[in-house]
Amino acid sequence: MPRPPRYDVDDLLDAALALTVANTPTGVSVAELARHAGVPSGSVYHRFPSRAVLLAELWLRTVDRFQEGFLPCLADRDACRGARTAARYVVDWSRTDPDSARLLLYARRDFVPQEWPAEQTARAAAQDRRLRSALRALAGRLDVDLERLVIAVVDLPYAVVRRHLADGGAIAAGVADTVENCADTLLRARLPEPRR
Amino acid sequence: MPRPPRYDVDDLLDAALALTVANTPTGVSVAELARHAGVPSGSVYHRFPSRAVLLAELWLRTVDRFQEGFLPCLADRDACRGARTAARYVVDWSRTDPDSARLLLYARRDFVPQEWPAEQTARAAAQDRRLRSALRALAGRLDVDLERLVIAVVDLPYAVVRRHLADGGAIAAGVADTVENCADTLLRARLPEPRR
DNA sequence: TCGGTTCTGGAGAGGTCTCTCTAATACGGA
DNA sequence: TCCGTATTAGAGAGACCTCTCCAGAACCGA
Repeated sequence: MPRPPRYDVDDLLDAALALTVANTPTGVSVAELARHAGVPSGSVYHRFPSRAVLLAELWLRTVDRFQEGFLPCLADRDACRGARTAARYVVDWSRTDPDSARLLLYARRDFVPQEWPAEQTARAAAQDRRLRSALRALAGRLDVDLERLVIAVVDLPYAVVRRHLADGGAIAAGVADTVENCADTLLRARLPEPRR
Repeated sequence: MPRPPRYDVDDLLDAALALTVANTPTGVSVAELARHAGVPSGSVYHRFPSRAVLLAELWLRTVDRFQEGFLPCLADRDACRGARTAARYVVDWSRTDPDSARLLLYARRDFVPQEWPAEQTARAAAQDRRLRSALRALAGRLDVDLERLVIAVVDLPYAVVRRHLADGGAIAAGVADTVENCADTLLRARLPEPRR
């Protein structure tokens, strides 16, 4: 029986994403967001109690969307293939949705987490736990050092994506191959070679 | 014969660095900086025509300081050793000066470069050129793909440092060894192995 | 000792932002 | 049809910020 909502929460978050990418996370003001989305500021505050909660929601939504495809890669029955596709996935996902990728290139710190309510802080912690436990499990199955695995399937793809997106450009088609190949190389070479 | 300055430009930049690390680059206000450094805001504006120029200077100074040690590594007579020490250097430098490292974990985009004056924009471009040409030269000497080299000595160490500094923590002692070993592995494996 | 120059110190104009508040509005169910 | 509720729409209080401005302070050379 209530009046139905006229604006969609996801639309607001999409506008916030666009503004974050055009500026910086904390550079997004509710006033500007409202103008940009054609929504009165009152309606924004009707959905989000504060700017911090809005930014938090944007961060959490983006991480969820990324993990939705990334975690299944790590859980592949064939552990070796899982690591390779996971590394690829980082690049492919970023290529498909460069704006979201640009957002993940920031850190949670940049979204003023000290102002988040407990509920959102807890969700972020759960996301971290999910990721860490998936990585630990895969490292066990591969019988590889956890640090080494994280470097191969997270750090390295992340940094490559970062460099390619840095100057507003897109990610070229061959990048995923390069990244997969590097990850593969790192995971095959188990024994540290004696230096010099 | 003029009145000698009472405050030092570098001290102001140091304070700006501390605030940037505690918040975000654009989160640093001149008002807060002045309070934090015990300097009247007029004296800040006597040195920097605007907040944007101050932030630009902080970015440029930090990049210069990093390159000062990094570029010589790349230029090592022994190309192979050069690549290894360069990768190490990223980690060691970040370990020695975590605050500056945290600043470099941002991108230039986060320092509002569209508001920089031409002179500072030019300096940033020169920094980019210096780095790129050093990397190209080393790639040639190693007879290795440039992209591969960048991944080994820039992207990978960068991302590892990022992860270790993420939650306000420090970088453990062994990280440089791990990174050097990974870089070495990537550069030795020249031929892409057939997949699967 | 004095003059010229650079720097300090702080007040405040003008702008933007966050968030609050309230009257009006639109809908579903009885 | 009418009521109750969720939502809209926008004005505005209060805080903070950037940058300007200028009188006075501090120093050096002559």
